[in-house]
Amino acid sequence: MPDELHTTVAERLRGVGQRYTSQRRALVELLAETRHPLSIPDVLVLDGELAQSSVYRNLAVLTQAGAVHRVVTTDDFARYELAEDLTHHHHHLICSACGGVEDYTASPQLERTVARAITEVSTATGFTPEHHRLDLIGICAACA
Amino acid sequence: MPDELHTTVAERLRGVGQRYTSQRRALVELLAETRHPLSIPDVLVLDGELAQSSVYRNLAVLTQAGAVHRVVTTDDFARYELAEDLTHHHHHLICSACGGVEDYTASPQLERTVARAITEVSTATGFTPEHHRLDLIGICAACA
DNA sequence: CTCAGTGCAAAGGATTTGCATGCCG
DNA sequence: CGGCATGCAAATCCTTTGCACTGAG
Repeated sequence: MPDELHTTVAERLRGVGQRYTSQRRALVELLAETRHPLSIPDVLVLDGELAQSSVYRNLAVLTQAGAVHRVVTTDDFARYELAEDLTHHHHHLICSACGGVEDYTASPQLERTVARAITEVSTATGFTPEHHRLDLIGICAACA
Repeated sequence: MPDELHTTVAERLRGVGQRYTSQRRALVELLAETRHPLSIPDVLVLDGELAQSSVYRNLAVLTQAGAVHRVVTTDDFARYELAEDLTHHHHHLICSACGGVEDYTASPQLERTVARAITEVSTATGFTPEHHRLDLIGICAACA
């Protein structure tokens, strides 16, 4: 599975004229190992070898290539996770106290209902949906 | 209705030891008149009398008092709207091209399903939900 | 050799804060 | 009168960028 992941990421990078360097590979592996989006400080702590500016730059490149997704929460740091089609469709539990993010998967029924609602809104407003986010904001177990 | 709005906001401000000044009233009226969240630049354009730092400060105060809600999108600007219990429960259409935000209201069925799902997640994970956001990210009619 | 990738340090830009002044209570 | 609110300007802090260096092809 990891092999396939790297192959796919490499393809997408090539698609935007970029190489799959060892640092980019390290970032992808870091994101694949964690089950929640990472901020740049998180990344720098987890891998002390990386230069901050390169992490910013490489995550931007990976985002542009469609391999990584940027998640905006409520605190000051942006977070990054692998693109959904490289992992699986999921949503976020965002802690309003610490800014941390955990993943969760919604029930198929909920997703079906959401999908139907999206179609309705789209036809009613002329808005073209690309994707949706169904996040819960609250207090995580650790902060409670 | 506007009267009641101001009364409620005044109460909440008092609740956190703050006054309902004319500038804060102006901000609330601005937010009440618009049907989508406003960024600080938006506010400064709409009311040229206001000082930037005061707008930041007063929106922070109003947020703390629970009268205003801060909306994070994908662009660089935070946006602000009246708290949901002062208006009505709704969700957002976020344009990934221009960063603009429009409101929309979900069907009661969708909200019911979401509410059920939230209860499930809550009991399963120990996460205490305060509220949820069901946003659609895509291209708005103007940018299409 | 060439050119993209990397690291360091400096620059950008939204947001916050210090301080002096004005005003409400 | 006392203390919060305001405005201006300076400071913060995440993020981006300039530039020289390194490394893969």
